[in-house]
Amino acid sequence: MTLIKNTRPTEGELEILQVLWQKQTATVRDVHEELLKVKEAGYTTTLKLMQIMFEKGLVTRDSSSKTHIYTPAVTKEKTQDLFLNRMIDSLFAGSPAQLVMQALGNHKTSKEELEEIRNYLNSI
Amino acid sequence: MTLIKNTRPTEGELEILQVLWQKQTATVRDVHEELLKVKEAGYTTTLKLMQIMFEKGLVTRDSSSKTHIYTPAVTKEKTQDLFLNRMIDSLFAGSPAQLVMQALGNHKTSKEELEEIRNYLNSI
DNA sequence: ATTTGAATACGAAAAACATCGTATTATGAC
DNA sequence: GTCATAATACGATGTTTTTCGTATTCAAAT
Repeated sequence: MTLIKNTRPTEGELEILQVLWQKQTATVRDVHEELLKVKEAGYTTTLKLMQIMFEKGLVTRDSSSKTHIYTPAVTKEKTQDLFLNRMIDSLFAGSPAQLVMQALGNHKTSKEELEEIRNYLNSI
Repeated sequence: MTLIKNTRPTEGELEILQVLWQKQTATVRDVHEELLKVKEAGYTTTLKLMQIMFEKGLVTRDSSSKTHIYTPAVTKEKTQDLFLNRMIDSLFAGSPAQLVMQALGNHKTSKEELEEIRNYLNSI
């Protein structure tokens, strides 16, 4: 029986997850190349990080061929929730509504987006 | 001359800020006692953290008497924005609306709160 | 004035993360 | 088969954050 520590992805791990969520499937090199568009990093740094993520269960990999193929093992939605919950707890007195209003208030959101949210609200 | 790095409060610093935001003014002991309700911690740990926060400019303190009196130097709102922005960038493709909908979707929000948000939306 | 208790200052260890260099191994081209 | 290339494994180092022990200082009580 494996004990799954509910590990929060770190900063660096999140960056990698984003790439994986987008591509669904990728090699270390794929991910690394994507990261390079956004920041400096050595190849082995990315590799090491992905190995650690594998150990933590954040990704799975097919190692049947030399070049391993990685896929995310956590969904974007679950991860978003993880961080949202943490943030709501630690910064918004446990109230999602407060977070929502603060988010709407300070980031100029377009009319279209506001409309979208309104619709969404009505659908609940 | 002190260079002010725009330091994001760390996890531990956030916990302390929360207490300070609530109390507005507090000694290390006050904060520490509050923290104990929520987690284990040694007194000097809290002290050290608050000293570091002072150096970083996250809090100010009145050290005219032996027992220093601390106050937050960053507002809750600014800090919320800091984290919201970071999160929107790193997990919600830069779209506040996505964050909002995800937050509404997965945390059951009460009718009253939904109504409040609706009103807020209309006021924009 | 002395003692005692609580507060600060400071340094250093421990833990978590990030980064990278080097060694090894597999695979495809020749 | 040999060689060159690219991938993985692994260990070491550096940084940041957390934690705590110890020394020092101040002030109140006696």
